[in-house]
Amino acid sequence: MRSVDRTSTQAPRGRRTNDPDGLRNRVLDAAARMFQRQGFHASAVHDLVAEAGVTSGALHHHFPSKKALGLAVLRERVGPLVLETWTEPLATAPSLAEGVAAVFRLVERELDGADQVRGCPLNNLALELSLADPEYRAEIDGIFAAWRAALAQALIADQAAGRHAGLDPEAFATLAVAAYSGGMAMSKAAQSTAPLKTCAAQILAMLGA
Amino acid sequence: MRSVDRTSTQAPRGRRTNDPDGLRNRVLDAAARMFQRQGFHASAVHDLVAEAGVTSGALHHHFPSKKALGLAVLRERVGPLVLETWTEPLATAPSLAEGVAAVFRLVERELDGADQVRGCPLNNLALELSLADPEYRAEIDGIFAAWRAALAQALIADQAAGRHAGLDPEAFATLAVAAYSGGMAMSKAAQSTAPLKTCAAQILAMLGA
Amino acid sequence: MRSVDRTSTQAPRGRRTNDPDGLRNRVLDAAARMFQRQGFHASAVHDLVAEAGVTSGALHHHFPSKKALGLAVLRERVGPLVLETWTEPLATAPSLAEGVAAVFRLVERELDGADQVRGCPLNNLALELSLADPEYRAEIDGIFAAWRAALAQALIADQAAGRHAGLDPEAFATLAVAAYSGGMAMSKAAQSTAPLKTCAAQILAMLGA
Amino acid sequence: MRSVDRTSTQAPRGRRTNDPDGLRNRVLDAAARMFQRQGFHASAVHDLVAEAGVTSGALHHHFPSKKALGLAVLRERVGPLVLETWTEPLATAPSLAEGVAAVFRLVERELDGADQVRGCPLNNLALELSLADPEYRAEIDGIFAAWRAALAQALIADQAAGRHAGLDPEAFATLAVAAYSGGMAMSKAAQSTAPLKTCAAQILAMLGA
DNA sequence: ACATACGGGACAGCCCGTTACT
DNA sequence: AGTAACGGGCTGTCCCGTATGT
Repeated sequence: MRSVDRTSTQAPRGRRTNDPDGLRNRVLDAAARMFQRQGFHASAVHDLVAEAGVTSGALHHHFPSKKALGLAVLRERVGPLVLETWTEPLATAPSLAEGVAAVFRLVERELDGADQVRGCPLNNLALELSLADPEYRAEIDGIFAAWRAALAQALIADQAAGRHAGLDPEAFATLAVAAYSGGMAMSKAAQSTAPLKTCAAQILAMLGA
Repeated sequence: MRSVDRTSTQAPRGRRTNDPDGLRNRVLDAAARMFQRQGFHASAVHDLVAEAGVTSGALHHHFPSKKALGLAVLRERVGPLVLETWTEPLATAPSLAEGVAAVFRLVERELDGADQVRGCPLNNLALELSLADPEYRAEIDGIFAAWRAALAQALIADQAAGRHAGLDPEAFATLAVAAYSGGMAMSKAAQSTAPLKTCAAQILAMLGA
Repeated sequence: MRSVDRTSTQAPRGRRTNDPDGLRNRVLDAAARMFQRQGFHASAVHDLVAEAGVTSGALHHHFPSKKALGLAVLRERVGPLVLETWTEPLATAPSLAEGVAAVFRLVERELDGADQVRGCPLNNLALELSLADPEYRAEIDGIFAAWRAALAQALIADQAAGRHAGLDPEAFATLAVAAYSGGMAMSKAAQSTAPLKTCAAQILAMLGA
Repeated sequence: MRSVDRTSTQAPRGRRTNDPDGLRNRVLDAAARMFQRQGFHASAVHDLVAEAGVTSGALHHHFPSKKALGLAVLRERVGPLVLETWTEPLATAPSLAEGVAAVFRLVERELDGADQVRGCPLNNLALELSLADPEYRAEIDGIFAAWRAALAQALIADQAAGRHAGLDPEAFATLAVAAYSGGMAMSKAAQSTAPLKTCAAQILAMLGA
């Protein structure tokens, strides 16, 4: 999965602009960015408010609690990001190997262009929140499952075309996601893209690339 | 790496027990446990104090700041745990495959015996603290490096004995650590040992087991 | 005085119902109920809105501020309740003793039928708001005065008929109101009707009943 | 019961004075004063901190929550005040009538000397908190019960000496407390000592004074 | 070495009220 | 008349760290 950062709407200069969706999106974007970089608990709502350019009253109107905001980030930013980055490209790629290679190329290009390795937005939240609340855990587990399913599905399609007969789809998918997540964690700790690139190469090697 | 939990010295009932090392160890054990489960920022010093059965004054006598405590946990608990769990077993195992298999068996047994999947203590802290402070990052990166080195070293020894000629030691080590960390993260999110076990089996399969 | 609770108009399900009086009454009923039970400051406008089944905008359309709502509750709910419960029955009763006895019977029946002793609506607001604002104080004092006047007037009428010559009307009225208010306060604290009933019996005993 | 105000220790000028009891007492005094005047919910912890001359950290050390502070005020200020004002004087007075008269004289003198009628500290809290939490209610009910018991006990002693044979101790005590509480409430609303004085005179009249 | 009291500030959440809009 | 979005500021609570005392 790539970064959660997107070109977010700027906070308008006017005093009062009834634009609920715009405001809500600005908050979600800012929250996703901060949660990925610093983690959930290290991101103060106060700073979030400043970064998103909204007032605390407006934020509370859309997200009654920080937990609600966290869940919304998972549901409306992190989850969709997996779809965009993995599910769709893999579904349209001519083969699993080419699809995975394309995803990794995209991820690596983004990583090289960034000034910092901020880690995988899902994994960052997963480790911090999975045991904090069952609602978080369910959401996170669902996203991981969808991610694995995208890979497994692509492998099954490949196998229907006679490729990779010896691989177990679910097992391969699990390993690939784990290698990505773990490789990104090491890259964050090393502040170097090398570990992730190494993992990517190994996964591609399993597909004979 | 296994869990950071160990049979910690019980807090004595007496009011004032001049036992600096015991107290220090109780604090480190409690901190390692809570950091692994809930993360660093979600663990309040006040709760640590309660869990360790010490007073806040005593804690601050041994660890002047929460950051110092975090570094001490990495240096005196998480780092040594990698040595115990990976470096030593791999160094004495007859082959890499057997060594890795033994480590995974041990880890899986611990996991099956626990009531909860709490994740990898290193990975949990890595994602939360790597970007918070360079000192943290250096410590975490060092532990990851030692972990990879243990695996790479064992593979090199294997290759000297004529096995696994086609594997790149550093690349394999990186993938193995990533698969373990990522698999454990998914297991934490799923609260099921399955994802980690799948990753373990895949890594062992690469070694022809 | 009895309870402020009355069969209030149900909130209609429709989205937009131009029914200014109905809406206003629903708000006043809900506010009177909550103020009596929890007090003024413990009743958040947000909760009032929920209990009355209106929107915050609608509430503020009818009552520009919470203070205005408080005054309206005093003027349009608490004050009239004293009239209904005390002034009118006493004015039409054949004698003071019979009038007071009838009022107390009514009050006790309502109390026995309720699931909770919520206290005297006037006294509850009096202690919380008398010193908060002169407007409140004036309103509250006026209601107390009207209440005492109803009793004093009835005693004077009785004396004109040759009864209770030895009683001072104003003093008796003050004691009766105080006994009722204080007895209800104790009943609220005890969540038992006993203290109020005891006070009622004592007051009636003074009238030779 | 008189006022809850007492000559409280002044906040010392020094930076750090390990005087836990002094600090605790300053907070309790300030809280009792503010609760009596403005009520519980209208008294912000921030203002309390300012009035007591303590820091919010220190306050939180002694009273972890506002509720804990409220309970402590009831237990350590309001309750003892009933003992001081009623129980002890009545126990040592030569007769109930003289005891009650003395208490009322004292109360009236204090009231005349004050710039404001702030109400009965117990009643003020009773109406606001009785239904807010069972712990509050139990505490408040207990204080009311002790107050009534003091009066009933004194009447029983009087009856042993042959006086007031016709009065029911528990009923008289209830009426007296109710008359005091209700009279004080009216005095607060009227900002005049008259209602309370009238009630006091009536109660004394029942004792033949 | 250890315990308790305390400092100051930041935290998430909620308050009441208003403004833009239908 | 009535709705929903929004503004600021305040609430109670809790934070981590230090100073004082034993």
